[in-house]
Amino acid sequence: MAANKDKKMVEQITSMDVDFAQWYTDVVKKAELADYSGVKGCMIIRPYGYAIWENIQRELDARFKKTGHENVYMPMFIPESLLQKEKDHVEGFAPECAIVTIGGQNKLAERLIVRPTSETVFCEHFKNVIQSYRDLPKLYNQWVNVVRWEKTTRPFLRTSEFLWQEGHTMHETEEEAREETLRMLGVYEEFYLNCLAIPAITGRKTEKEKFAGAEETYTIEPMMHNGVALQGGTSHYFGDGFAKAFDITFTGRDNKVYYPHQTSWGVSTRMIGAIIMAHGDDNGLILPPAIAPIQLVIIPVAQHKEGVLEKANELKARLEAQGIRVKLDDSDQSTGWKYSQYEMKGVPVRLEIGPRDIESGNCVLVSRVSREKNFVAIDSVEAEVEKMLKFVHDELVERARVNLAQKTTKAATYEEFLDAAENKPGFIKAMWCGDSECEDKLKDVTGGVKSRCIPFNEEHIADTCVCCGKPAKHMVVWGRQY
RNA sequence: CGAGGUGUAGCGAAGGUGGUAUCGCGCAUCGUUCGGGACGAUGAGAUCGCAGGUUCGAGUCCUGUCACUUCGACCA
Repeated sequence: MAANKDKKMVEQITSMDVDFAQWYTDVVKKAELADYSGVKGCMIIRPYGYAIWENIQRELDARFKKTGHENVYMPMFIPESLLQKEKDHVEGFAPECAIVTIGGQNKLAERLIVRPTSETVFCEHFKNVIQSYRDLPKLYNQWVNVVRWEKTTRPFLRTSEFLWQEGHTMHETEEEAREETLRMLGVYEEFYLNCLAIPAITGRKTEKEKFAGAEETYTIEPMMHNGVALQGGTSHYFGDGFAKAFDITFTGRDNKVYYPHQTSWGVSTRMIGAIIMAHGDDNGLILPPAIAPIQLVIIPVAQHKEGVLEKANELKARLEAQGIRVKLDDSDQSTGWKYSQYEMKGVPVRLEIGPRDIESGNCVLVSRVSREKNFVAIDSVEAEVEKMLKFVHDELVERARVNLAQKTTKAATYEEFLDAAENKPGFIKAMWCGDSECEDKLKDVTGGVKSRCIPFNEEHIADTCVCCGKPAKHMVVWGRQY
């Protein structure tokens, strides 16, 4: 019986080491996060997965409001002519647009693009509501779906339709807009660390990797367990490029006409993929407590015996009073089944309560990260649970830090770079001359290693570009991405 | 878009040479269990991805098509 224990527990989930991609898909399905739909690349986000998204939304939305932003809703259809107003923008998005050509029974006079992002619609609106410097800044955000016709899709990481938030702001001065761009990247960074338990690298995208139409793109790049990067969120400074293309002007304090300066920033349901791949293990998902739909699950043992369910309910009420998200599973599944079930779903802490515990005045607490049983006094359960939730968060951060550090290699020379790209999955820190041809070449010879960003805290690794040997301008973090 | 793989019950699979579909899990009911995915009994559940074709007869052979998936290319 005991000999089969470990084997049985991993039976339904492919081991990460055997096949990481399959492991990921297994976790998505077994943790009941999402299901495939009848439309390619479109997924059904199931209640448990959506609850994670709701928690993410709640946390982020509070941060957006606190920094002065207002939520709005823009239409999902964009007239084709509108999208075409900014040249770089349309070139960037045209290949992946879904287009509506028929309304009801009639062919439309103008085709409608299903929004891949909403800069253009916001701009059209900004043109109407911005007249004076008194109308600035405009600090808008929306929580919506967008569609990008991706060729290769994967649940959460890359789907044809996905949910996200897109912040769009307009400012009187360049300084103010640049400040906003970095402020929101900072919000993302803080959220990743404190809510998702993911310490991530932040920095600036190279010219080649910038958003279509942006002057600067800043990014947050979390690393997954297997060393692959994920573009975890972006914040763009647009300058007045869109404002000029859309003829958005305002009268300044000196009664002269100016173009406002613009930003946009977004994170998506892709973050759920990041949580899975940054924290999960062979037993399934591990959720950071801050966004876990269930922070603690109570498993009653021998629940038919007198007093067990009563005690379990009492504990549930006490913990809920502390603001903890609790589920009591009193279904008639076996306890062993329940243990496995909630481990697959990544519930941070489990509480077991049975006749023996009630007699001794204890209960059993098990964290999803250590999976060791701890006997704690029922009297002090609130404090012990709080402590364990904090432990899970801290442990996840620590593990992710170690993973990031272990899977980051410095390369001073071309040979070192190739060796790292070939043999050491993860990030490579290396110097760069600033020429996009070197980016192309490195990507080519390594089969996919691209520049992630120029981090804010650059290190000096060498004097010359790792690729061409010309004087280096920046240190770049390189890596493969999802 | 290129190369491969897979579509049979909710899930996973078996179904040489054509003869009317089988198993495991899950599900339902009842009983016994309950501290790491319990056990027994009974039962429900499938127009074999879809559309054509060959044939007396197609899950099986042929043609087309769709979806999913892996790896690449592409992608902010």
